[in-house]
Amino acid sequence: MPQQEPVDQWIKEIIKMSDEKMTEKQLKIVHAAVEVFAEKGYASSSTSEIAQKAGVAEGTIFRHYKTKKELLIAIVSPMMSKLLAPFVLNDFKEVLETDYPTLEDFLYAVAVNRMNFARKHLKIIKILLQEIPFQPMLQKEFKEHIGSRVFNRFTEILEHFKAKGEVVDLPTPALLRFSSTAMIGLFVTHFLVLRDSPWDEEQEIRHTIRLIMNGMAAK
Amino acid sequence: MPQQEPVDQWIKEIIKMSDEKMTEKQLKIVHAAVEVFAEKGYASSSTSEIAQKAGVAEGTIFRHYKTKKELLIAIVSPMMSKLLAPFVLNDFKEVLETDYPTLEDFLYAVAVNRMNFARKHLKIIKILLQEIPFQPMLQKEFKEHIGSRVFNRFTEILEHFKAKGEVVDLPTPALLRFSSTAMIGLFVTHFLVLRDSPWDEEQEIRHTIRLIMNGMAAK
Amino acid sequence: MPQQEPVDQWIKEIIKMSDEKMTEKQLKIVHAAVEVFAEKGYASSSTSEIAQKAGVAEGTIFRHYKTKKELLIAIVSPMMSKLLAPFVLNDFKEVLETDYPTLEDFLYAVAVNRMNFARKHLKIIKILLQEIPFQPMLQKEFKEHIGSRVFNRFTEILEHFKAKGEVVDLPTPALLRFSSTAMIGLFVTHFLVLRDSPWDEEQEIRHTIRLIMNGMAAK
Amino acid sequence: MPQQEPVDQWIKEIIKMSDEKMTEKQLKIVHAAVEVFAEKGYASSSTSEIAQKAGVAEGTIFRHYKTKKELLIAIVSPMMSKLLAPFVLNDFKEVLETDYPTLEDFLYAVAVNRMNFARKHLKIIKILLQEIPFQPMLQKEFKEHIGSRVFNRFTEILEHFKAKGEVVDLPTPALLRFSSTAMIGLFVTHFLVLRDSPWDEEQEIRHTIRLIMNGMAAK
DNA sequence: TATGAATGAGAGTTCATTCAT
DNA sequence: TATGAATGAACTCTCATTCAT
Repeated sequence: MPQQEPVDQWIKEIIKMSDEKMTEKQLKIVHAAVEVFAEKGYASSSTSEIAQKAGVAEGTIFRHYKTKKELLIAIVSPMMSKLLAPFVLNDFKEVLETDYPTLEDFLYAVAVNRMNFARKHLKIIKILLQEIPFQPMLQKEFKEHIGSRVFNRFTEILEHFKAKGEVVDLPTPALLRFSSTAMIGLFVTHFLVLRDSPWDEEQEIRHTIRLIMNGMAAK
Repeated sequence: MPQQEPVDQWIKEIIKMSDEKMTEKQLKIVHAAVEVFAEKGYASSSTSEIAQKAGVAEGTIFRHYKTKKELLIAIVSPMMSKLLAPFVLNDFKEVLETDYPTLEDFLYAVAVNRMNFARKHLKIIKILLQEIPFQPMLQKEFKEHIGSRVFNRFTEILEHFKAKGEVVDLPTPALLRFSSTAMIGLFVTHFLVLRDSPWDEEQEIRHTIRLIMNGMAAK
Repeated sequence: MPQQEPVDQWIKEIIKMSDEKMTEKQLKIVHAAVEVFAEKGYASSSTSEIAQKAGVAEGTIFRHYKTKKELLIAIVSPMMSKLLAPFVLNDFKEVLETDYPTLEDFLYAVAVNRMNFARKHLKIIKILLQEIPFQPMLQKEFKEHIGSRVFNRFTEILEHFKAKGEVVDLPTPALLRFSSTAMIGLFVTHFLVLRDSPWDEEQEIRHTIRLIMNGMAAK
Repeated sequence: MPQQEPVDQWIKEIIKMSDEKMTEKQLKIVHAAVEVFAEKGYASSSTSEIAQKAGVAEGTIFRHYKTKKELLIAIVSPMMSKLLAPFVLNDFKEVLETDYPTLEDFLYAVAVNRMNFARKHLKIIKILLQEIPFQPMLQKEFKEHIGSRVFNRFTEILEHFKAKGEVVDLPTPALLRFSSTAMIGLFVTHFLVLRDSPWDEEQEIRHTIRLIMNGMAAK
């Protein structure tokens, strides 16, 4: 049985939900906006529908967010860092080495943790994915703040295992893309494509990780 | 050296571009619409901008397409079948067996072929991916006409190799998802995420296929 | 039994249908236009719907009628004179005196004749009534060519009977309005309001005429 | 001299103008719409012209009325009930018996009252008449709510007088149509056809009522 | 003569945003 | 702080009319 707790722990320490300081109305606005954005897409959502769903006057939205786009960014931008936060943590590698007997166990713990996180924030993540191509601000944020750090972190780890002779000698970027897209593919197919199909989450994660590990194993 | 020709052949035989019977202006409209939809997203594109870019009166758009949505569907819906057409062909398996010495060669041929296709129709595919979540008609088309047939075809093939003992004994859906998302991940990262990075396509495809094959290989 | 023939006769002599010289397509256009105008009203009808219903290209309509309004006028304007033609005839009074034993018989003959005419051209008459308030050209035509002559003719007749002591001594315009609106009211209620109710036309006309005659009878 | 007051009284008690709760701009919109609809007809009126005439942004119209048609209905639908309200009142017959020495006096009082009402709301009534043929909702309202009740009320009264031997023994529907169309004819010719002619209203009403009474009198 | 693709002005309607209350 | 009436620019779409074929 893999130990889930350590992973959860260091994540919770870092991620502050920052939902504090919001008035009750503001919270209602954000909730309504998430609902509507996720259903219709940002561009096809109207502030009036959001206001109505939030039980708030149209003007109230603009007291809190100068523009509709600012509302979108306020919702979606924190999600990016939260989603990738654990991979950026300084003690990521340390946790890996001290708390988990095998790499597979560690990956399983991380996967379960992120899966639960994604489940909780599914709608916001969907909005995020939808809007990244059209919101330069989000792209910039990803590139500058998060993307590269995650990339570096993973590269580091992969090279560590390559050095140890546990991972096949292919170019690290190829390995990285292979492993991450196979993992992300699992998330996407489950949460976005096959939303209603029943599944045994533990099994599916295990299988995917095994296939990835197998694929990358030094022969 | 893999043989590309046979794959290309049966695809071209099947896919008819059906761009016939279009007036010159209609063609301009479609081209302009693809451009604008891809850049701004369907909902944020205005018919007036499309008309302007096409060098056509706005009314002309609506002579040919009753609504803006109909224009979208007309552009995007044929792409779905064209994109997945080869996987649906009846002689898919036959080609695999007769024309390629190894499975890897076959996969490489298919991958190159689809990659070239995707490169040519990148913008439309991007629009398609963006709009599937919001266009029930596209979802229905995918589910009813194409998705399930592709799924069955792949399942068939994977089980064939499983029976031969060449593929690890994990549940077929897991294998299917793993292999296809790893492959699609290659496409997506190259075409949509890392658009401008230089790369050695042949190499990348080879690596990805090797990692997939390795992952699924019976131990 | 009232004699219908003489009334019919002098009317037919006068009214020329002028549907000659129309090409087949033109006839189809007119028929379709009548249908559409009557159903949706002139302003809400589109030339494209008319063209479609007529099985004709849109441009063809404008070969025959310079504008949509010209089409309307071409349909509706002749109807006005045809509808009121008998009352304008020079030998109207003569027919009355020579061919009918009583005034009531004469009125009955005219009423039946006009009722049959109205039944045949119901839709055009409906269009005419609808458009008179908005088409100055129709108003002008009515005032200048037809209305006043009908008015004079009826005034003449009523004063003739007043002089003979058969009609009550009230102002002729009041008598005229009373008798004509009671008669027109019969038409309108039957054809426009109670379109589908069954009725005994002969009876209804007889009753109405009796009530009018009774109302105007010298005491 | 006929007593006008009682008739006026029970009507005013019933009809509530319900123009309350309207913002100043909304009132301006309604006024402008009545003006434009009456002049050009509903279908030929543009919301932009209405907005301009009302001194209001075009969008403001659609804040208050979701569609142009809703604006029409809001204007025209209450008029129908108000116009026919007195004839539907429960104490209609009572007033007739207690407050007026003769039937003629009563009819005169009602006629004057409705004439004044019509004069005040002439334009709306014109719009109502124009649009009934094209607005199923108005037709339905008329049939279900008002028309049949007025019809029954009048039938009742006419049969009452027939039983008393004061009215000729013809079918009640014929009597009803005769009397009402003669009366309505007076209104229509005065207000809609001969708009600008001078007239002695009291006289004209008296004559018309006398002719109707005369026509229906038992011999 | 007949066609129908093309037009462009203008239609009804939406909507993010402002502002007096 | 919260409201919601008001805005006006921009939207999708319609339509009478033109004109090359």
